[in-house]
Amino acid sequence: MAAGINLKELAAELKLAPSTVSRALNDSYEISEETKRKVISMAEKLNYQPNQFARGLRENKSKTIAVIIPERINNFFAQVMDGIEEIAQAQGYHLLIYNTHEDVDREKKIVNLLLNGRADAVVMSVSSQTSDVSHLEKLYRQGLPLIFFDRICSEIPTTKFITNDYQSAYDGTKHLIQQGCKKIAFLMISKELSITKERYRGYSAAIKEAGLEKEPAFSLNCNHCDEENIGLIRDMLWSENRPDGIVSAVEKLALATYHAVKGTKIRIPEDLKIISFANTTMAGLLNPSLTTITQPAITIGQECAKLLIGKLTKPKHYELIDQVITIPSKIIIRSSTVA
Amino acid sequence: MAAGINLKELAAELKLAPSTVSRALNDSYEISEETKRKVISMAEKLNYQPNQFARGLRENKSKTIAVIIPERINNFFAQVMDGIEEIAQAQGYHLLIYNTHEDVDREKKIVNLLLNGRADAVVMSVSSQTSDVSHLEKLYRQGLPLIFFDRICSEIPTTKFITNDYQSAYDGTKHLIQQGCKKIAFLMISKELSITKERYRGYSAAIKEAGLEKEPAFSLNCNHCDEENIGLIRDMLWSENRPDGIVSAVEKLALATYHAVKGTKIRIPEDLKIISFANTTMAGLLNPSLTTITQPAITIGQECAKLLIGKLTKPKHYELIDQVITIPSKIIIRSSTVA
DNA sequence: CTTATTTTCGCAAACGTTTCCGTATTTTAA
DNA sequence: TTAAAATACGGAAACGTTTGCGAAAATAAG
Repeated sequence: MAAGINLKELAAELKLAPSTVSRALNDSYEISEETKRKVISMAEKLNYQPNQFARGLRENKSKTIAVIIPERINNFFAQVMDGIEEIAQAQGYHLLIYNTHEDVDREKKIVNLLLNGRADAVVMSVSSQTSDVSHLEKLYRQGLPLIFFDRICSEIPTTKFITNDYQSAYDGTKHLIQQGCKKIAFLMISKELSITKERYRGYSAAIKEAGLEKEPAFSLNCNHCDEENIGLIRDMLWSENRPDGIVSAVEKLALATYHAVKGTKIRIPEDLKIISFANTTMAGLLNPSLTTITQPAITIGQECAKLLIGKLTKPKHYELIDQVITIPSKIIIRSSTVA
Repeated sequence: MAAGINLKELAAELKLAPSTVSRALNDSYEISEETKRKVISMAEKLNYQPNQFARGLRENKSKTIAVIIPERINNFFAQVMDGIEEIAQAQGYHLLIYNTHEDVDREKKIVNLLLNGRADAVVMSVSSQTSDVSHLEKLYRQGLPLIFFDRICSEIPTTKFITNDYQSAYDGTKHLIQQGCKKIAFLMISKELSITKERYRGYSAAIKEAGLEKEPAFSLNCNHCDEENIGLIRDMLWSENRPDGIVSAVEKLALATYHAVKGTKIRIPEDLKIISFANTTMAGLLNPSLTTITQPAITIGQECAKLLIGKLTKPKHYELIDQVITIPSKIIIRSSTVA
């Protein structure tokens, strides 16, 4: 362990007191310019790196933000993380990242781990299983700045960032209707999720406005096993009264649909049109290319980080008030919805 | 700040000394079972969370592993991280994750940030720009356990995990040859990368063995701008002497190829067969489905974490010796290579 | 019953910073 | 010329934990 030099040793080398060296390095006004120069150059020469534990213990700050996501193999969340990291890195913050794998028990454990000062703030998107939010309330009550994005938790009075789920789903559904769809199904994971509810509302509104029937079997609640989902979708597509359009609330269900129709006589878009919330760059390369509702993932991440770091560094100027900030998605029309 | 209770307060509540409480919580043999029970139940009741700064300062351990990757929007790296996290979480380790965005300057800054004890170990895949490795040597000399995966740095005498790049590229190229390809191109990012070199060696060996010509223009060195890459590939495909097969060293270049041929009269696989190193789950849904060399990403991540945590917890039993451990890839043949 | 041993616990130091406070020196003001 | 103020630095405490050492109480041995 070639452990680096510490402040005391550095001070001894300079024949100065540790307090003086500390102040010099922190650019205190009570240290002369000359001394500062000497200290800084010696620190560089000896490659002095301040111990973050000691500093953290003293200051009670970790310069670290925890990010909790339900899934990593997912372009949306990956882009959000890139957005967060961009801002965080520029401000000298580090990122602890946790994947709950859509498992609320894991989510609880992770949240508990964050109660000891390891992170200065938390930004998260809840798992699809999360209905009891007591662990999140505990985190909030601890006083840790906490914000949600995408899959938000309305019970916690803090700032949340989402996209215009209702409007996008409404517009997307309307697009299918304009393309001639009469029987439109809605694919979702967990009904409990905020995004599911909002997107379903948008879908329902468009259906109702067009005077179309709303078949109960067309609201398909899927899970997290791809194989099962493909089976569920296949069952629906082979039923007596099969849909001619699909609005998918998440990317993976659109892909499951592609798998489901593969090798069958059902053709997209002729027999079945499909639009999906999705952030994959491969949408244009699918067969046929997939019409998507693309979320502003990077922007969401950036905004989360800006607000959080603002709150951490200038608590007077930033407040995590109980509000939902909406950043609109873009609908990109491709071949899966136009014949 | 409803900061939690600390050890001293907990001890006062129990009318015990802090040292006793500490030992009780750490299951020391010198504390009676009865006292341990009391302490533990009171700690739970008051939701005591040990301060990690104090502990880290005392023990000089952070229980944190830093992961440095060159790209986040990439299924391979996402899967590796999932693998690392699975093992790490089970052992109580946290993950600091950094994305270099293929930028060696960013890589250097990040590596420098890790010199102060923020992480107990580092696992990384170098950026495609990394040729000067002095920053990595400094990290290594600090005594921080360091291992590489996929894009390794051979200059550092530590353990590295890779897939069988040479053999997979050889087999993949041979597969194209068996399918009748005579003029096979190789698509790569940065020539400096370990994986590029190995995969190119495998490709070359197969070409040579089959007695095929090795056109210089068929070794296409791309960069990180998708648009440019599509242009480069398009130029190659429209040239006089165009290839009838492509081996792509990375997923993104295979996708760029799909984009390049889109809307042209070149058909895959009739006019052009393509195989690529790739870990996307969408390979089967592309048009046509893409033959892939799929890397054991999750396993690689798990093995990295197992070794690293082993080294951290039982230094006597684990050694980070200078070796390269190879975990084989799987070739999955799909429509892009069979007519 | 005395002595030796074990069990159980408390005291205090240490980890490396930052910062409150005090002090010696220099500069400014009267 | 003297008092006041500004400047530049040192000493020491504090952050919350773990652990070496010592000591009291309980038990075992003689």
